[in-house]
Amino acid sequence: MDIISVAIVEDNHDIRQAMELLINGSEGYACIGAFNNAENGLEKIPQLLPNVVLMDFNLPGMNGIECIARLKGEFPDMQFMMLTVYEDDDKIFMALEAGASGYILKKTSPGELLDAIRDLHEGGSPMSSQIARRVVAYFQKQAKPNPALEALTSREKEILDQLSKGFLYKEIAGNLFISIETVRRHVHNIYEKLHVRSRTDAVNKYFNR
Amino acid sequence: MDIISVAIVEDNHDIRQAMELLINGSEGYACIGAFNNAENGLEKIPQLLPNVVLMDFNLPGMNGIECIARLKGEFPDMQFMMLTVYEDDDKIFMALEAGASGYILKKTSPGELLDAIRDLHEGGSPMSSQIARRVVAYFQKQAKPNPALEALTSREKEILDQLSKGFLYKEIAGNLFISIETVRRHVHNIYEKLHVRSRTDAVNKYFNR
DNA sequence: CTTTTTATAACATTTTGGTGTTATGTCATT
DNA sequence: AATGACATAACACCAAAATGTTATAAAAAG
Repeated sequence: MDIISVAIVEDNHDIRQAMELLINGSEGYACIGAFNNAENGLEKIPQLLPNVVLMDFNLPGMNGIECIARLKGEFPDMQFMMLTVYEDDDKIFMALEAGASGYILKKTSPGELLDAIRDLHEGGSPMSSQIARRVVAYFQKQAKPNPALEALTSREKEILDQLSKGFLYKEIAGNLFISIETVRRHVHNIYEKLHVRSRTDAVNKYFNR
Repeated sequence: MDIISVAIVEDNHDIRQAMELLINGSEGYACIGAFNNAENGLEKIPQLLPNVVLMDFNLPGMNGIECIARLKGEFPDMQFMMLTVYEDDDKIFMALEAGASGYILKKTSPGELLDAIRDLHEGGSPMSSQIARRVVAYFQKQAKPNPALEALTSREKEILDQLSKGFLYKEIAGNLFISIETVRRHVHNIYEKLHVRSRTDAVNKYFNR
Protein backbone atom coordinates (compact mmCIF):
# COMPACT_ATOMS: atom_id res chain seq x y z
CA MET A 1 0.00 0.00 0.00
CA ASP A 2 1.66 3.18 -1.21
CA ILE A 3 1.42 6.47 0.61
CA ILE A 4 -0.78 9.09 -0.95
CA SER A 5 0.70 12.58 -0.83
CA VAL A 6 -1.86 15.31 -0.34
CA ALA A 7 -1.84 19.09 -0.54
CA ILE A 8 -4.55 21.33 0.86
CA VAL A 9 -5.70 24.75 -0.29
CA GLU A 10 -8.18 26.15 2.22
CA ASP A 11 -8.39 29.63 3.68
CA ASN A 12 -10.04 28.71 6.99
CA HIS A 13 -7.25 28.06 9.46
CA ASP A 14 -9.15 25.63 11.67
CA ILE A 15 -10.43 23.49 8.85
CA ARG A 16 -7.05 23.46 7.18
CA GLN A 17 -5.30 22.39 10.35
CA ALA A 18 -7.92 19.76 11.14
CA MET A 19 -7.54 18.20 7.70
CA GLU A 20 -3.77 18.30 7.93
CA LEU A 21 -3.86 16.53 11.28
CA LEU A 22 -6.33 13.96 10.02
CA ILE A 23 -4.27 13.14 6.96
CA ASN A 24 -0.91 13.05 8.72
CA GLY A 25 -2.41 10.97 11.51
CA SER A 26 -3.69 8.29 9.15
CA GLU A 27 -1.58 5.48 7.81
CA GLY A 28 -1.06 5.56 4.06
CA TYR A 29 -1.59 9.31 3.81
CA ALA A 30 0.81 12.25 4.06
CA CYS A 31 -0.02 15.92 3.90
CA ILE A 32 2.96 17.53 2.23
CA GLY A 33 1.61 21.05 1.97
CA ALA A 34 -1.18 23.29 3.19
CA PHE A 35 -1.92 26.77 1.81
CA ASN A 36 -4.31 29.49 2.75
CA ASN A 37 -4.86 30.84 -0.75
CA ALA A 38 -4.68 29.92 -4.42
CA GLU A 39 -1.65 32.06 -5.17
CA ASN A 40 0.51 30.29 -2.60
CA GLY A 41 -0.75 26.95 -3.81
CA LEU A 42 0.07 27.79 -7.41
CA GLU A 43 3.59 28.70 -6.40
CA LYS A 44 4.46 25.73 -4.22
CA ILE A 45 2.42 22.80 -5.53
CA PRO A 46 4.49 22.51 -8.74
CA GLN A 47 7.50 21.71 -6.59
CA LEU A 48 5.70 19.37 -4.20
CA LEU A 49 3.85 17.40 -6.89
CA PRO A 50 1.30 15.82 -4.55
CA ASN A 51 -0.87 12.95 -5.77
CA VAL A 52 -4.03 14.65 -4.64
CA VAL A 53 -5.01 18.26 -4.00
CA LEU A 54 -7.95 19.19 -1.79
CA MET A 55 -9.28 22.52 -2.99
CA ASP A 56 -11.69 24.89 -1.33
CA PHE A 57 -14.11 26.80 -3.54
CA ASN A 58 -14.09 30.26 -2.04
CA LEU A 59 -10.66 31.65 -1.48
CA PRO A 60 -9.45 35.20 -1.04
CA GLY A 61 -8.12 36.45 -4.39
CA MET A 62 -8.12 33.75 -7.04
CA ASN A 63 -10.84 31.15 -6.54
CA GLY A 64 -10.34 27.42 -6.32
CA ILE A 65 -11.73 26.69 -9.78
CA GLU A 66 -9.20 28.90 -11.48
CA CYS A 67 -6.45 27.41 -9.37
CA ILE A 68 -7.43 23.88 -10.39
CA ALA A 69 -7.66 24.84 -14.05
CA ARG A 70 -4.11 26.21 -14.06
CA LEU A 71 -2.55 23.34 -12.18
CA LYS A 72 -4.47 20.71 -14.16
CA GLY A 73 -3.21 22.29 -17.37
CA GLU A 74 0.37 21.86 -16.25
CA PHE A 75 0.00 18.57 -14.38
CA PRO A 76 -2.75 16.51 -15.98
CA ASP A 77 -2.07 13.52 -13.76
CA MET A 78 -2.55 15.43 -10.53
CA GLN A 79 -5.95 14.65 -9.01
CA PHE A 80 -8.16 17.39 -7.63
CA MET A 81 -10.94 17.10 -5.11
CA MET A 82 -13.33 19.98 -4.71
CA LEU A 83 -14.20 20.38 -1.10
CA THR A 84 -17.04 22.79 -0.55
CA VAL A 85 -20.34 23.60 1.06
CA TYR A 86 -22.08 24.30 -2.25
CA GLU A 87 -24.40 21.93 -4.03
CA ASP A 88 -25.42 24.23 -6.92
CA ASP A 89 -25.30 22.85 -10.43
CA ASP A 90 -23.19 25.77 -11.61
CA LYS A 91 -20.47 25.26 -9.05
CA ILE A 92 -20.38 21.53 -9.65
CA PHE A 93 -20.05 21.85 -13.41
CA MET A 94 -17.49 24.61 -13.16
CA ALA A 95 -15.36 22.45 -10.90
CA LEU A 96 -15.60 19.41 -13.15
CA GLU A 97 -14.83 21.42 -16.27
CA ALA A 98 -11.83 22.98 -14.58
CA GLY A 99 -10.47 19.50 -13.99
CA ALA A 100 -11.69 18.36 -10.58
CA SER A 101 -12.46 14.66 -10.56
CA GLY A 102 -13.94 14.46 -7.07
CA TYR A 103 -16.52 16.73 -5.51
CA ILE A 104 -17.45 16.29 -1.89
CA LEU A 105 -19.10 18.40 0.76
CA LYS A 106 -17.31 19.78 3.78
CA LYS A 107 -19.75 18.08 6.09
CA THR A 108 -18.31 14.73 4.96
CA SER A 109 -16.99 12.70 7.90
CA PRO A 110 -13.21 12.29 8.42
CA GLY A 111 -13.36 8.60 7.57
CA GLU A 112 -15.25 9.23 4.36
CA LEU A 113 -12.86 12.01 3.42
CA LEU A 114 -9.92 9.61 3.69
CA ASP A 115 -11.80 7.00 1.66
CA ALA A 116 -12.60 9.61 -0.96
CA ILE A 117 -8.95 10.65 -1.22
CA ARG A 118 -7.89 7.05 -1.76
CA ASP A 119 -10.71 6.46 -4.20
CA LEU A 120 -9.72 9.53 -6.19
CA HIS A 121 -6.10 8.44 -6.21
CA GLU A 122 -7.10 5.01 -7.50
CA GLY A 123 -9.03 6.35 -10.45
CA GLY A 124 -12.52 6.86 -9.08
CA SER A 125 -14.59 10.02 -8.91
CA PRO A 126 -15.88 10.23 -5.39
CA MET A 127 -19.04 12.28 -5.12
CA SER A 128 -22.29 11.92 -3.27
CA SER A 129 -25.05 10.28 -5.20
CA GLN A 130 -27.02 13.55 -4.95
CA ILE A 131 -24.26 15.30 -6.81
CA ALA A 132 -23.98 12.43 -9.28
CA ARG A 133 -27.65 13.00 -10.06
CA ARG A 134 -26.97 16.59 -11.06
CA VAL A 135 -24.28 15.44 -13.41
CA VAL A 136 -26.49 12.76 -14.88
CA ALA A 137 -29.35 15.24 -15.29
CA TYR A 138 -27.04 17.44 -17.32
CA PHE A 139 -26.45 14.53 -19.66
CA GLN A 140 -30.11 13.87 -20.09
CA LYS A 141 -30.85 17.52 -20.77
CA GLN A 142 -28.28 17.57 -23.55
CA ALA A 143 -29.55 14.42 -25.12
CA LYS A 144 -33.05 15.16 -26.31
CA PRO A 145 -32.98 16.45 -29.88
CA ASN A 146 -35.23 19.18 -31.13
CA PRO A 147 -38.60 17.61 -31.99
CA ALA A 148 -38.87 19.89 -35.03
CA LEU A 149 -36.07 17.83 -36.55
CA GLU A 150 -38.35 14.83 -36.58
CA ALA A 151 -40.53 16.56 -39.13
CA LEU A 152 -37.71 16.46 -41.65
CA THR A 153 -37.55 13.67 -44.19
CA SER A 154 -34.48 11.49 -44.13
CA ARG A 155 -33.14 13.21 -47.22
CA GLU A 156 -33.64 16.59 -45.62
CA LYS A 157 -31.79 15.45 -42.51
CA GLU A 158 -28.96 14.36 -44.77
CA ILE A 159 -28.87 17.78 -46.39
CA LEU A 160 -29.00 19.50 -43.01
CA ASP A 161 -26.11 17.39 -41.84
CA GLN A 162 -24.10 18.53 -44.85
CA LEU A 163 -25.09 22.13 -44.17
CA SER A 164 -23.89 21.77 -40.59
CA LYS A 165 -20.48 20.66 -41.82
CA GLY A 166 -20.11 23.90 -43.74
CA PHE A 167 -20.25 22.52 -47.28
CA LEU A 168 -21.20 24.84 -50.11
CA TYR A 169 -24.34 24.03 -52.04
CA LYS A 170 -22.29 22.81 -54.93
CA GLU A 171 -20.27 20.58 -52.65
CA ILE A 172 -23.42 19.10 -51.20
CA ALA A 173 -24.71 18.54 -54.71
CA GLY A 174 -21.48 16.72 -55.53
CA ASN A 175 -21.47 14.67 -52.34
CA LEU A 176 -25.05 13.50 -52.76
CA PHE A 177 -24.96 13.23 -56.56
CA ILE A 178 -27.83 15.65 -57.13
CA SER A 179 -28.04 19.02 -58.81
CA ILE A 180 -27.44 22.26 -56.98
CA GLU A 181 -31.03 23.22 -57.68
CA THR A 182 -32.28 20.23 -55.78
CA VAL A 183 -30.05 21.15 -52.89
CA ARG A 184 -31.60 24.59 -52.92
CA ARG A 185 -35.07 23.12 -52.90
CA HIS A 186 -34.30 20.90 -49.95
CA VAL A 187 -32.68 23.71 -48.04
CA HIS A 188 -35.73 25.83 -48.69
CA ASN A 189 -38.01 23.11 -47.32
CA ILE A 190 -35.77 22.59 -44.30
CA TYR A 191 -35.88 26.29 -43.48
CA GLU A 192 -39.64 26.29 -43.71
CA LYS A 193 -40.00 23.29 -41.44
CA LEU A 194 -37.58 24.65 -38.87
CA HIS A 195 -38.93 28.20 -39.11
CA VAL A 196 -35.52 29.71 -39.75
CA ARG A 197 -34.12 31.95 -42.44
CA SER A 198 -30.45 31.15 -42.47
CA ARG A 199 -28.00 28.33 -42.49
CA THR A 200 -26.58 29.23 -39.11
CA ASP A 201 -29.99 29.19 -37.44
CA ALA A 202 -30.79 25.84 -39.02
CA VAL A 203 -27.50 24.39 -37.84
CA ASN A 204 -28.09 25.78 -34.36
CA LYS A 205 -31.43 23.99 -34.23
CA TYR A 206 -29.75 20.88 -35.54
CA PHE A 207 -27.33 20.98 -32.63
CA ASN A 208 -30.07 21.96 -30.23
CA ARG A 209 -28.93 25.42 -29.27
CA MET B 1 -40.72 4.88 5.64
CA ASP B 2 -42.70 4.24 2.47
CA ILE B 3 -42.51 1.08 0.45
CA ILE B 4 -40.63 1.31 -2.82
CA SER B 5 -42.33 -0.55 -5.66
CA VAL B 6 -39.91 -2.14 -8.07
CA ALA B 7 -40.21 -3.79 -11.48
CA ILE B 8 -37.51 -5.93 -13.06
CA VAL B 9 -36.71 -6.50 -16.71
CA GLU B 10 -34.08 -9.23 -17.02
CA ASP B 11 -33.96 -12.18 -19.37
CA ASN B 12 -31.94 -14.54 -17.20
CA HIS B 13 -34.44 -16.55 -15.18
CA ASP B 14 -32.19 -17.23 -12.21
CA ILE B 15 -31.04 -13.65 -11.79
CA ARG B 16 -34.55 -12.35 -12.21
CA GLN B 17 -35.92 -14.71 -9.58
CA ALA B 18 -33.08 -14.01 -7.18
CA MET B 19 -33.67 -10.27 -7.39
CA GLU B 20 -37.40 -10.72 -7.00
CA LEU B 21 -36.88 -12.80 -3.87
CA LEU B 22 -34.37 -10.33 -2.47
CA ILE B 23 -36.67 -7.38 -2.98
CA ASN B 24 -39.82 -9.04 -1.73
CA GLY B 25 -37.93 -10.41 1.24
CA SER B 26 -36.72 -6.98 2.35
CA GLU B 27 -38.76 -4.60 4.41
CA GLY B 28 -39.65 -1.38 2.61
CA TYR B 29 -39.40 -2.92 -0.84
CA ALA B 30 -41.94 -4.66 -3.05
CA CYS B 31 -41.36 -6.24 -6.42
CA ILE B 32 -44.59 -5.70 -8.32
CA GLY B 33 -43.51 -7.10 -11.66
CA ALA B 34 -40.76 -9.09 -13.32
CA PHE B 35 -40.39 -9.51 -17.09
CA ASN B 36 -38.08 -11.53 -19.28
CA ASN B 37 -37.97 -9.08 -22.18
CA ALA B 38 -38.44 -5.43 -23.08
CA GLU B 39 -41.67 -5.94 -25.00
CA ASN B 40 -43.46 -7.48 -22.01
CA GLY B 41 -42.10 -4.74 -19.78
CA LEU B 42 -43.32 -2.03 -22.13
CA GLU B 43 -46.77 -3.55 -22.10
CA LYS B 44 -47.24 -4.08 -18.38
CA ILE B 45 -45.15 -1.42 -16.65
CA PRO B 46 -47.49 1.42 -17.70
CA GLN B 47 -50.23 -0.26 -15.66
CA LEU B 48 -48.05 -1.11 -12.68
CA LEU B 49 -46.35 2.27 -12.41
CA PRO B 50 -43.47 1.13 -10.19
CA ASN B 51 -41.28 3.69 -8.48
CA VAL B 52 -38.13 2.05 -9.76
CA VAL B 53 -37.32 -0.18 -12.73
CA LEU B 54 -34.25 -2.38 -12.79
CA MET B 55 -33.25 -2.87 -16.40
CA ASP B 56 -30.85 -5.33 -17.95
CA PHE B 57 -28.81 -4.17 -20.91
CA ASN B 58 -28.88 -7.15 -23.23
CA LEU B 59 -32.35 -8.50 -23.82
CA PRO B 60 -33.71 -10.66 -26.60
CA GLY B 61 -35.44 -8.42 -29.15
CA MET B 62 -35.53 -4.79 -28.03
CA ASN B 63 -32.61 -3.82 -25.79
CA GLY B 64 -32.86 -2.26 -22.38
CA ILE B 65 -31.77 1.21 -23.52
CA GLU B 66 -34.59 1.50 -25.99
CA CYS B 67 -37.02 0.22 -23.40
CA ILE B 68 -35.92 2.85 -20.89
CA ALA B 69 -36.11 5.61 -23.49
CA ARG B 70 -39.71 4.76 -24.32
CA LEU B 71 -40.91 4.41 -20.76
CA LYS B 72 -39.03 7.51 -19.60
CA GLY B 73 -40.69 9.48 -22.37
CA GLU B 74 -44.10 8.52 -21.10
CA PHE B 75 -43.34 8.50 -17.37
CA PRO B 76 -40.63 11.04 -16.62
CA ASP B 77 -40.90 10.46 -12.87
CA MET B 78 -40.23 6.76 -13.07
CA GLN B 79 -36.65 5.97 -12.03
CA PHE B 80 -34.49 3.59 -14.00
CA MET B 81 -31.46 1.68 -12.84
CA MET B 82 -29.24 0.09 -15.43
CA LEU B 83 -28.03 -3.24 -14.15
CA THR B 84 -25.32 -4.70 -16.29
CA VAL B 85 -21.93 -6.32 -16.59
CA TYR B 86 -20.57 -3.66 -18.95
CA GLU B 87 -18.30 -0.83 -17.94
CA ASP B 88 -17.71 0.66 -21.42
CA ASP B 89 -18.10 4.38 -21.87
CA ASP B 90 -20.49 3.88 -24.76
CA LYS B 91 -22.90 1.74 -22.81
CA ILE B 92 -22.82 4.06 -19.83
CA PHE B 93 -23.54 7.18 -21.87
CA MET B 94 -26.24 5.47 -23.89
CA ALA B 95 -27.99 4.42 -20.71
CA LEU B 96 -27.78 7.87 -19.15
CA GLU B 97 -28.97 9.58 -22.31
CA ALA B 98 -31.89 7.19 -22.55
CA GLY B 99 -32.97 8.27 -19.08
CA ALA B 100 -31.34 5.90 -16.61
CA SER B 101 -30.33 7.70 -13.43
CA GLY B 102 -28.51 4.82 -11.77
CA TYR B 103 -25.92 2.51 -13.29
CA ILE B 104 -24.62 -0.39 -11.28
CA LEU B 105 -22.88 -3.62 -12.05
CA LYS B 106 -24.46 -7.03 -11.66
CA LYS B 107 -21.70 -8.11 -9.34
CA THR B 108 -23.03 -5.61 -6.77
CA SER B 109 -23.91 -7.30 -3.48
CA PRO B 110 -27.60 -7.76 -2.47
CA GLY B 111 -27.29 -5.24 0.35
CA GLU B 112 -25.75 -2.62 -1.93
CA LEU B 113 -28.40 -3.26 -4.55
CA LEU B 114 -31.13 -2.51 -2.02
CA ASP B 115 -29.30 0.62 -0.89
CA ALA B 116 -28.93 1.72 -4.48
CA ILE B 117 -32.64 1.26 -5.15
CA ARG B 118 -33.52 3.39 -2.15
CA ASP B 119 -30.93 5.97 -3.07
CA LEU B 120 -32.29 6.18 -6.60
CA HIS B 121 -35.83 6.52 -5.28
CA GLU B 122 -34.74 9.33 -2.99
CA GLY B 123 -33.19 11.39 -5.76
CA GLY B 124 -29.63 10.15 -5.93
CA SER B 125 -27.78 8.60 -8.82
CA PRO B 126 -26.14 5.49 -7.49
CA MET B 127 -23.10 4.47 -9.47
CA SER B 128 -19.66 3.21 -8.63
CA SER B 129 -17.02 5.86 -8.39
CA GLN B 130 -15.23 4.20 -11.32
CA ILE B 131 -18.28 4.82 -13.45
CA ALA B 132 -18.63 8.34 -12.09
CA ARG B 133 -15.11 8.98 -13.32
CA ARG B 134 -16.09 8.07 -16.85
CA VAL B 135 -18.93 10.52 -16.71
CA VAL B 136 -16.72 13.25 -15.28
CA ALA B 137 -14.08 12.58 -17.93
CA TYR B 138 -16.68 13.17 -20.58
CA PHE B 139 -17.33 16.59 -19.07
CA GLN B 140 -13.70 17.49 -19.07
CA LYS B 141 -13.28 16.39 -22.65
CA GLN B 142 -16.08 18.67 -23.74
CA ALA B 143 -14.81 21.63 -21.83
CA LYS B 144 -11.52 22.62 -23.40
CA PRO B 145 -12.11 25.36 -25.96
CA ASN B 146 -10.23 25.57 -29.22
CA PRO B 147 -6.89 27.29 -28.54
CA ALA B 148 -7.15 29.08 -31.91
CA LEU B 149 -9.94 31.13 -30.35
CA GLU B 150 -7.46 32.65 -27.97
CA ALA B 151 -5.74 34.36 -30.88
CA LEU B 152 -8.85 36.44 -31.48
CA THR B 153 -9.10 39.93 -30.07
CA SER B 154 -11.95 40.60 -27.68
CA ARG B 155 -13.82 42.49 -30.35
CA GLU B 156 -13.40 39.61 -32.73
CA LYS B 157 -14.71 37.18 -30.16
CA GLU B 158 -17.71 39.43 -29.75
CA ILE B 159 -18.30 39.39 -33.49
CA LEU B 160 -17.88 35.63 -33.62
CA ASP B 161 -20.41 35.23 -30.87
CA GLN B 162 -22.87 37.29 -32.89
CA LEU B 163 -22.12 35.21 -35.96
CA SER B 164 -22.81 32.06 -33.99
CA LYS B 165 -26.22 33.36 -33.03
CA GLY B 166 -27.15 33.68 -36.68
CA PHE B 167 -27.34 37.46 -36.93
CA LEU B 168 -27.01 39.09 -40.33
CA TYR B 169 -24.07 41.39 -40.87
CA LYS B 170 -26.33 44.39 -40.72
CA GLU B 171 -27.85 43.17 -37.48
CA ILE B 172 -24.42 42.71 -35.98
CA ALA B 173 -23.53 46.20 -37.15
CA GLY B 174 -26.66 47.51 -35.44
CA ASN B 175 -26.07 45.54 -32.25
CA LEU B 176 -22.49 46.71 -31.85
CA PHE B 177 -23.01 50.22 -33.25
CA ILE B 178 -20.47 49.88 -36.02
CA SER B 179 -20.76 49.92 -39.78
CA ILE B 180 -21.45 46.83 -41.82
CA GLU B 181 -18.11 47.31 -43.52
CA THR B 182 -16.34 47.00 -40.23
CA VAL B 183 -18.25 43.82 -39.51
CA ARG B 184 -17.03 42.49 -42.82
CA ARG B 185 -13.48 43.36 -41.93
CA HIS B 186 -13.65 41.67 -38.55
CA VAL B 187 -15.26 38.59 -40.01
CA HIS B 188 -12.53 38.40 -42.57
CA ASN B 189 -9.85 38.66 -39.88
CA ILE B 190 -11.59 36.00 -37.82
CA TYR B 191 -11.67 33.66 -40.82
CA GLU B 192 -7.98 34.17 -41.38
CA LYS B 193 -7.10 33.45 -37.78
CA LEU B 194 -9.30 30.37 -37.61
CA HIS B 195 -8.26 29.18 -41.07
CA VAL B 196 -11.82 28.86 -42.32
CA ARG B 197 -13.68 30.27 -45.28
CA SER B 198 -17.26 30.34 -44.12
CA ARG B 199 -19.47 31.35 -41.29
CA THR B 200 -20.55 27.80 -40.52
CA ASP B 201 -16.97 26.58 -40.23
CA ALA B 202 -16.11 29.48 -37.94
CA VAL B 203 -19.10 28.76 -35.72
CA ASN B 204 -18.19 25.09 -35.62
CA LYS B 205 -14.74 26.00 -34.37
CA TYR B 206 -16.29 28.36 -31.88
CA PHE B 207 -18.32 25.50 -30.46
CA ASN B 208 -15.40 23.15 -30.71
CA ARG B 209 -16.69 20.72 -33.29
C1' DC C 1 5.39 52.30 -32.76
C1' DT C 2 2.56 48.26 -32.94
C1' DT C 3 -1.90 46.30 -32.49
C1' DT C 4 -6.64 46.92 -32.51
C1' DT C 5 -10.63 48.88 -34.06
C1' DT C 6 -12.93 51.36 -37.16
C1' DA C 7 -14.14 52.77 -41.88
C1' DT C 8 -14.73 52.96 -47.49
C1' DA C 9 -15.29 50.99 -51.87
C1' DA C 10 -15.58 47.80 -55.60
C1' DC C 11 -16.18 43.10 -56.76
C1' DA C 12 -17.17 38.07 -57.04
C1' DT C 13 -19.50 34.38 -55.05
C1' DT C 14 -22.87 32.21 -52.38
C1' DT C 15 -27.15 31.97 -50.38
C1' DT C 16 -31.99 32.77 -50.06
C1' DG C 17 -36.94 33.56 -51.60
C1' DG C 18 -40.46 32.89 -54.85
C1' DT C 19 -42.78 30.20 -58.37
C1' DG C 20 -42.74 26.59 -61.13
C1' DT C 21 -42.50 21.15 -63.25
C1' DT C 22 -41.99 15.99 -63.27
C1' DA C 23 -41.71 11.38 -61.44
C1' DT C 24 -42.44 8.13 -57.81
C1' DG C 25 -44.50 5.88 -54.03
C1' DT C 26 -47.92 5.34 -50.20
C1' DC C 27 -52.30 5.07 -48.28
C1' DA C 28 -57.02 5.26 -47.60
C1' DT C 29 -61.25 5.10 -50.00
C1' DT C 30 -64.02 4.20 -53.56
C1' DA D 1 -58.44 -2.77 -59.03
C1' DA D 2 -58.85 2.07 -59.72
C1' DT D 3 -58.94 6.63 -57.81
C1' DG D 4 -57.57 10.66 -55.62
C1' DA D 5 -54.87 12.94 -51.92
C1' DC D 6 -50.55 13.51 -50.22
C1' DA D 7 -45.52 13.24 -49.30
C1' DT D 8 -41.00 12.74 -51.15
C1' DA D 9 -37.44 13.63 -54.22
C1' DA D 10 -35.65 15.43 -58.15
C1' DC D 11 -34.84 19.56 -61.44
C1' DA D 12 -35.21 24.65 -63.32
C1' DC D 13 -35.17 29.94 -63.67
C1' DC D 14 -35.12 34.69 -61.85
C1' DA D 15 -34.15 38.34 -58.72
C1' DA D 16 -32.61 39.96 -54.39
C1' DA D 17 -29.97 39.67 -50.32
C1' DA D 18 -26.12 38.29 -47.87
C1' DT D 19 -21.52 36.87 -47.58
C1' DG D 20 -16.66 36.74 -48.72
C1' DT D 21 -12.32 39.02 -50.97
C1' DT D 22 -9.24 42.58 -51.84
C1' DA D 23 -7.10 46.98 -51.25
C1' DT D 24 -6.44 51.06 -48.59
C1' DA D 25 -6.21 53.83 -44.51
C1' DA D 26 -7.17 56.57 -40.35
C1' DA D 27 -8.35 56.90 -35.29
C1' DA D 28 -7.74 54.70 -30.80
C1' DA D 29 -5.46 52.01 -27.41
C1' DG D 30 -1.63 50.10 -25.25
